[in-house]
Amino acid sequence: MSVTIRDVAKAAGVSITTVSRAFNGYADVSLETKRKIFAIAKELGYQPSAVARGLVMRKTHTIGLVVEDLGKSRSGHHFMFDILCGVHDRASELGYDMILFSVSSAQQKETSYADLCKARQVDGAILMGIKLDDVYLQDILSSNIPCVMIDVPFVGSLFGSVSSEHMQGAKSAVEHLIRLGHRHIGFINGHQQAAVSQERFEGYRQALEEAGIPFDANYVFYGHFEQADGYRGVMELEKRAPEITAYFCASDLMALGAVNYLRSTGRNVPEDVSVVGFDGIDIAFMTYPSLTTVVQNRYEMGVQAMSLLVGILNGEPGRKIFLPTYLKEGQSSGPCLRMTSI
Amino acid sequence: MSVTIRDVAKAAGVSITTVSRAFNGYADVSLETKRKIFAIAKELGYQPSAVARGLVMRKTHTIGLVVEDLGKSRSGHHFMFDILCGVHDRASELGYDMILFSVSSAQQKETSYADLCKARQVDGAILMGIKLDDVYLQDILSSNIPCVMIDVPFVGSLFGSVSSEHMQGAKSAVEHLIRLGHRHIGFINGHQQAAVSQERFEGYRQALEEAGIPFDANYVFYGHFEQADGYRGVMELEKRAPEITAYFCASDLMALGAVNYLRSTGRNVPEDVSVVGFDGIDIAFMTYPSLTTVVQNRYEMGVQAMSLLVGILNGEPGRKIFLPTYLKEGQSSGPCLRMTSI
DNA sequence: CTGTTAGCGCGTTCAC
DNA sequence: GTGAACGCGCTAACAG
Repeated sequence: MSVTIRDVAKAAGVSITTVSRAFNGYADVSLETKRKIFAIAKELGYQPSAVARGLVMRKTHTIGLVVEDLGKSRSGHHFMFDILCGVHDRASELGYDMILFSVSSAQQKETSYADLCKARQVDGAILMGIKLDDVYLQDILSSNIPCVMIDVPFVGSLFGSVSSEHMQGAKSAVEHLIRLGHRHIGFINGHQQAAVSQERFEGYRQALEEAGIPFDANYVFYGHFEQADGYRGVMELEKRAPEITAYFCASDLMALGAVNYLRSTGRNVPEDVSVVGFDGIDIAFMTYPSLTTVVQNRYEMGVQAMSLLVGILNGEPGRKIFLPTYLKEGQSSGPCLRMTSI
Repeated sequence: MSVTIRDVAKAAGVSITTVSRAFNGYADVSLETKRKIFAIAKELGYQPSAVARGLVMRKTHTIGLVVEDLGKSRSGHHFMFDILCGVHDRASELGYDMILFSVSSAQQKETSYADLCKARQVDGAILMGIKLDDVYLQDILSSNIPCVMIDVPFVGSLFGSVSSEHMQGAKSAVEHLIRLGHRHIGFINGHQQAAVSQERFEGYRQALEEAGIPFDANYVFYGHFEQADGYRGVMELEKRAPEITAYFCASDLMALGAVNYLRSTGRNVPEDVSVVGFDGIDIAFMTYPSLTTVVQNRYEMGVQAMSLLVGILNGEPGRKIFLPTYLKEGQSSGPCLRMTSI
């Protein structure tokens, strides 16, 4: 059906080998024949088969982008798509194609990521949204498939990671609230199976400590990064600690949920209560009030991840890359106006 | 390096063929040997190479998802990712892998979509975000690669399309505004290289006509679906026709831009001016005021597109699929309170 | 039920 | 400069 290297060779009156050499840019083909070959190839609409090439070269020039569960995890959408774009753009710059894997719940999750990658013979993989306690995490790490993980800071000769500076980011957010006069700051964190949650927690803790504010475990709520968790989080923390005047949320979606809850119960943000988010997704700047949030450069994370991966593919050792975050002040945080008993 | 079918055969003391047959579920392998083969295969961590299989079968069980320009078109992100998820989920249900193509501006766009597909030997492709006047559109349609287009209603034996009922959707939005008493309704449309823009325009026109409201070309502005276009759109239309009391926007982002502009100039939505969007992206329901908008089921579009594609791959003829939209009433539209001179 | 043979389309020795 | 031969990992006839 499709035109192969043989068709081109025949039409050009040369051997297969010569066509191959011409296409792979070898110097030892006369300019004459080279031109004839290309002309004929274009005329016939010949495209070298990446499949056949992959078989013989044992390199497919394909990377796998592995995602926890594309379909379900709505919370991650805004976050992951930007990373995906970054990975893809950089990949195509480097001549790689990208194939998307996600172990959806539909496929009873019986095939591991490593198997998917092996079957497809990808040269390497980038993983994101994988939980720390994922069954197959170990599997892929021990499978000697070169890979880069997003937000899971492991390293090895064949794997590296890319992550934002979550601790710094969280710290700067809390410091911002402290500067505004808040001393009772609630923290609506993500679930504990995410490495980022632990790091952000540490940032929260340190900011408090350095300001001489005692840490209170009752001020911390664990959600799943979704809007509803922000809503429930504030509801819950208010019961536990009504003196709280500001909330730091580990995702913008949760921050939006927090704002919604506060508003629905008659409070104004930021006059009565301040809210700060994390991520810097588009939505954060389109709502009213716009969110004060810790912005992560997600696209760049994707780019870096891909760059790191090809580095590893070229023999460089894996490493951890950390990308800076910055605090973008919006309308959702303001001075603490409530008198507290401290 | 990686373990091949030969390793398994050797270890199991059978021929390569037998292993192949066992893995492909042929009945004519004794249960005994079959079990032995699987045991050894698992032990060795054997995964059949999709590459080698693709070469001989001339089917890769891979589809290409082709996107105009992933990196750039921020406007499409909210829209496209949901479709992508739908495509992917359905694809993996059907045993297909998905590889993502986008002709980024970085790659001087010298390779056509068709070439990308040919090179990778994808069985079929799904295209989205492609403009009607795209240079390579013809190319892929005439390349006998089975494909399904999103929102470009072409059909043929090897290609089909999936699209929302844009005309109906637009019509229902405008009818909604008319019911609220508006008679001067501005229309901020998308660019004319999108088929959807033409259909939505038709819906707008029909709704007016059926209500006996004369159509005025001055009431229509063409943007690019982005927030900024909504902003500029209202600014422009107000100059042309200050009597307008409601805007129908061909995307939620533009609707948000419209709301922003109105607010920034001291008007209240919907008290002073009503705004209706299109798409039903998440953001639409998180802002204040939440948008009244025409909701498209984007995930389902992806699912349908993939289902249609495998249909075509199995010999069924291509066809057009239209998915219904529905009007979701939010807070951005309200009764017309302004007296007009008509 | 199982093994043998022959390719799938291409890159790579090694000759000429 | 160019071609013939071999093999990448696998499936599909065709024997037994």
